[in-house]
Amino acid sequence: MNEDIARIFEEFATLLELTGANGFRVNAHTKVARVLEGLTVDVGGLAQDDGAMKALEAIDGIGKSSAQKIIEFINQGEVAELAALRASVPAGLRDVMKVPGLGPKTVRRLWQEADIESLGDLESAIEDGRLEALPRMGRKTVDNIRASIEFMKTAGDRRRLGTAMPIAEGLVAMMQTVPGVRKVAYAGSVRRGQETIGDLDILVTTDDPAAASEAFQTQAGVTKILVAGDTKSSVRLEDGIQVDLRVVPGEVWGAALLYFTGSKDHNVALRERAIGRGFRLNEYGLFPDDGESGPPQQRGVTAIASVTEADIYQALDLPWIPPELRVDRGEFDLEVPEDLITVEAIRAELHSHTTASDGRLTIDELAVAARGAGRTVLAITDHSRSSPQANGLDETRLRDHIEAIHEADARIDGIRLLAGSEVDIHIDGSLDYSDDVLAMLDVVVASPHASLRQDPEAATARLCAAARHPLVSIIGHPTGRLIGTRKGLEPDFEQLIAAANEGGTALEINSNPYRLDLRDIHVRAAVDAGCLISINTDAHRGEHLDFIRYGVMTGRRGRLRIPGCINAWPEEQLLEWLARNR
DNA sequence: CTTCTGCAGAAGAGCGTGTTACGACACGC
Repeated sequence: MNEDIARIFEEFATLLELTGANGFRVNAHTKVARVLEGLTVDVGGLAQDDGAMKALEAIDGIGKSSAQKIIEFINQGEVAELAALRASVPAGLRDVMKVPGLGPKTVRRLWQEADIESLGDLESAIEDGRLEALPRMGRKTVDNIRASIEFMKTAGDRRRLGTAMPIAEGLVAMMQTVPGVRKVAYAGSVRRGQETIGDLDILVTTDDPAAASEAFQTQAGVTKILVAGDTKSSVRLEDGIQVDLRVVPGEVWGAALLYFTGSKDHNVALRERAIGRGFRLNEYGLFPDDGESGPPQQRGVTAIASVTEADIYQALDLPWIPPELRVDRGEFDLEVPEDLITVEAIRAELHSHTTASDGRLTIDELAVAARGAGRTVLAITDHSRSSPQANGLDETRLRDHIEAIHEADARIDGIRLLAGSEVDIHIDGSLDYSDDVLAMLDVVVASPHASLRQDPEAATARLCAAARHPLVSIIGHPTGRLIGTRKGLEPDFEQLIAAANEGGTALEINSNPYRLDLRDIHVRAAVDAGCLISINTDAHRGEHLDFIRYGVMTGRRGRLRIPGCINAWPEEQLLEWLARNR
């Protein structure tokens, strides 16, 4: 429900932009959309109460007008004002807005002055020269628009973290080889560990800015140079991803890294905080506010802090905030946990597959791979019988498999092997093996695989039943979503978390970059409620073990601390916990 | 549109780049 309403507010914002509404009004709608996305309670539930208006208005960013719209949507299934806006703006303009380089002002002008109401209209206006005839529309602008439309048709939208991160690392490694370059880092949403990435930001300090820009623009894989300035270059790579390079002076490294890491909301909040303390913050540093206008660094004003991120945070009376926490969800008011989860802290992998079901490696091969990846405990959890597409094990095969795992455990040194199963949670919440069989296992990961379009109430009941089951250790990929392709279950997380706490069950962060399930905001809700979390890779191949970093970043975004993550526990503690109801 | 200060009205982040017209504006981060 929250996501649906968030979409409504995003649409509001777009349409308002196109009708030339006040920019702050537009922003306010966008903000409501973001706030709703970050909420763990379902506003559909809130709006049932008598105090619905109050409850909604109590949420930061939601005022009277937005609260009314939300309630109207929940009760009527639509918002009258939105319907009116839709009617007044041609639907096709929303596609035109998506063309890179075309913003609300231009699109509105195209619409009003050249009757362009769709992408098709725009293309024909380009063809017959009508576009170029407009004021402030030169040949270059028209060429750029044509190219952007072409690009839109071929390139996808956002990339998964697991795609973007290796590209970012490759770019950093490449830039490090350029003569004169001193420091290189990726910033932006990759550094924050966001589940999808729009484009990449690379920062360098160098003795030879020209060489850095040149190397960046001419590197292998560049299909188009979008911007070529002294301090900023922007290119498109083969797969369509856009990469920005910023060349910054070494003495402002921290300010630049802070700025380009974002999030945008975090930056805005930081700048507001700076203003409140008589400073001005920009990507060149934190400056005293001298009351003059114009960039302070250009007027010879000396920065109070700029060299490191920590310096700037400190001058604003804040601890250094890890990038994953820079989401403008109260991070200024919360202590930064010193024991936030890290990849190094992860000792156990508790969800993995072998050739017994749909994995690529044998028990021995996987054990060696996990040991090589630094794990000291490995639970082998092949699929249960209801997943025939994944070659799920029936009870007979499972018994043999358990024996094989225990036998391998006795034989292989340096890693403890546990016999487990990834048991299907049936549509009604029952499990795919009988309790007798489950009791034979060291670890039970219970996961939903089928019927992932269940209505939320049924999904909640289904997952809660599994979470309360005394023999279930972990709920695996709780929603079953696939980023960008499958929405998955939408349970009431408050109830699910409560059920997990009741059953002493951990909720999984599945580290596979297609899943990242639980997602960050739900991890945050679980952590806040004291629920245990398990970060696993769901490895089907050896290299999948490296996915752990994406799960860890998701955990950090949810403020997960080491003691709350069972994979980070000492072996004794983990084994005792796993065996507690057996 | 929302929040904040003070209850009605103001403020809301700040910059580089590109285009088009040679200062101004739009865009995107």
